[in-house]
Amino acid sequence: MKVTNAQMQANRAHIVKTASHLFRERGYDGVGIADLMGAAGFTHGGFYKHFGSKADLMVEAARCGIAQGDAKAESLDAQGIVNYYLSRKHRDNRADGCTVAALSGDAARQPASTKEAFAAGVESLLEGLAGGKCAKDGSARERDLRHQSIETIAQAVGALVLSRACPDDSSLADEILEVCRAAALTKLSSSAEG
Amino acid sequence: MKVTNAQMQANRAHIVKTASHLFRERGYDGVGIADLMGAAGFTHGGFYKHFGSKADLMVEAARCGIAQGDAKAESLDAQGIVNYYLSRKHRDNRADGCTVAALSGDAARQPASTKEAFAAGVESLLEGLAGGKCAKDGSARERDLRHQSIETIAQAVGALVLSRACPDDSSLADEILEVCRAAALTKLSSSAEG
DNA sequence: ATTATCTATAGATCTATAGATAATGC
DNA sequence: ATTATCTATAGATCTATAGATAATGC
Repeated sequence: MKVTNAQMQANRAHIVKTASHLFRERGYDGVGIADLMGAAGFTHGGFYKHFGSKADLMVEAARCGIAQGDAKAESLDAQGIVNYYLSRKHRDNRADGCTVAALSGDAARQPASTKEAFAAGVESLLEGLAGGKCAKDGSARERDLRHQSIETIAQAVGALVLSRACPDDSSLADEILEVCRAAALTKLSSSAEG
Repeated sequence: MKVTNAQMQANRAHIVKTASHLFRERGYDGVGIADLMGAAGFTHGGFYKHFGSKADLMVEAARCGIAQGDAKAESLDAQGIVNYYLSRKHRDNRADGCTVAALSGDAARQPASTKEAFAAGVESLLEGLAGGKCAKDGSARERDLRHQSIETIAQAVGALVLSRACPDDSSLADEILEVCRAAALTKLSSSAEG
């Protein structure tokens, strides 16, 4: 049963969006094509009319998840972003949370096309979480701002990843999150002064 | 063909060690029982005489990898640890590198027993990478030291994870590593003063 | 007699493809 | 006529188990 071209595009986008959530939740290897297509409301055979391979879908799912994160970041100020990013709510909701934090472990074992999407995600984080949209080769002040931003996102991503690897509701998991949230907020207000 | 009890224990330890390297390299789902046993020099059927399940092995493999990291850390001073941890050599050698950084993404989706092993790994990093062996509820100075240590390891783990998710040999991958290495070294020397 | 390892296989998955079906769009 | 989706399946994996084999350790 063929559908309209517009419906087909919508179906395709829906599959990508579904994949972006399922991959974040269960990991790349934790989601099968049949699983995914079923969750999106289709049978699995149709998948290969939309995508060349599961790895190809991963690239699009990563871009989709990163775009979702960008949209969320735009609705918050710098302090709000830090407070959300390093919250228990974010930590305990991988499916809707930061794609880079949820899937960078998987990305390390993926082909170059996927890693390129993640590099773009890192640049997005530099803009959003750290407000550090500046070139590597600008003035000394711009370079310093970019360095500060890289340090901030590394710490935030690391804190989220470590907190998720600790037992659910353990004090260590919460401690990592709280300590790094306080540090990021302090850094934010001190950079606003300078 | 039965072997001596001592040989059996050695075989078991060899399987755990092989698993700890293969899991770090390919991820939990990227290593099959047959793969693993073949790499260790056995046929796959024998696996279940040693371990109750693949998930049980994961717990032991994580502990083994963390112990290997502890041993390496003991052979270096604080500066040496930072320089190694945030080096390209470490980034490009997941199989022999930090277990927490290589597998925390997978650990987030594993059962509580595995997460407990990872929490112990985080405490190991606090001791090794940050020298922060101190209780949560000590003096104000001890609390501050622990907080500093948590910030340091979050940044280091985050930098490694992000660098690995970027395209191989990309400038961004190297930049993340270099910036966070410089920051960790600076923090180290300033805390030595204080 | 016990048991670590082996061979062989069950049963369930996985990615990917082939061909049927039915609705669009010429 | 084209084609998005469906049904069905190929071929390769996966975890786990059953029973045979052969060497230990009583």
